[in-house]
Amino acid sequence: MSTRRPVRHATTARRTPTPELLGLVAGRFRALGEPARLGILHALEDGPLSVTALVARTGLGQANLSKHLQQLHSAGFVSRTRRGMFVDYALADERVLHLCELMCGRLDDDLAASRAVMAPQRRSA
Amino acid sequence: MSTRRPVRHATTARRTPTPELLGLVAGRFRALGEPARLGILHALEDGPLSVTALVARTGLGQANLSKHLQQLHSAGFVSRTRRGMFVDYALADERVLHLCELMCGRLDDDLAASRAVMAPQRRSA
DNA sequence: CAACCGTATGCCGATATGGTTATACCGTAC
DNA sequence: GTACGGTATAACCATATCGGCATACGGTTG
Repeated sequence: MSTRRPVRHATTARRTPTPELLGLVAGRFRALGEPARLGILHALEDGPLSVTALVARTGLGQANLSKHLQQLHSAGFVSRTRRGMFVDYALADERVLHLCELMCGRLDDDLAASRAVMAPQRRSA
Repeated sequence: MSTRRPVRHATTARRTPTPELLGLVAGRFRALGEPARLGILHALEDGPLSVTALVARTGLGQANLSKHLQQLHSAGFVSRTRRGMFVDYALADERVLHLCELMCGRLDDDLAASRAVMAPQRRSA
């Protein structure tokens, strides 16, 4: 259960990553590089939801949503479980949230920095 | 200078991120969602490099590389510094490496998992 | 069985993106 | 000043992606 894990992994050696590995990693990042998909992940933070529930929660069209879910699933960010006629999607694990938090941290810093540049001597506005 | 920082930030509140925020975060992830750009970041791990040096290091075309660098710079992942006729690019900070490490960790786990599914009872092949 | 509901998929148009070529920009050196 | 090297930008093409519509698939209910 520990989220404490070594940062260096077996197939992820430090030396010159192969083009295939770069492609795989890039594909993962690209799966997160879409506002709609980030919104889906956010909606799933509170627990699993069916496609219909996600339609209501995110405002996306059903077909569109289904395709985004497919991509998130292929990238390993969400799991799918049949429940009767429904299909529940859930966050595969919490690491994706960690990724988003890190990215948001960067964003905050940059926004603060650009704010400081835009108005170096003003108070807040 | 500390890389130790709280995970929750001012403008990154937990409640229903605005579409603008989702777009900003997605843009950051998308900047990493390209093998060529990941290769550039990897090349910069050992220190700053000029565009010409990066051309040699990555094998990308000069114009193409310049555009990728522009995107990485806009996303805040690299810094640019003029040095005579050259322009040196460098990793803006180490957090981007942390992001890649996290993503590679996920990837490793998933590859191991799929390997286990493909050959549940075989030794290694 | 048929009817129905939830989900996935195929097709389409609009738009975005990556890569190449040619060229403009900006320093430096002569 | 001109000539030249390094970098950025513009124009272009090919391809990928998103979103919507229609429809097919799968499971449930009667």
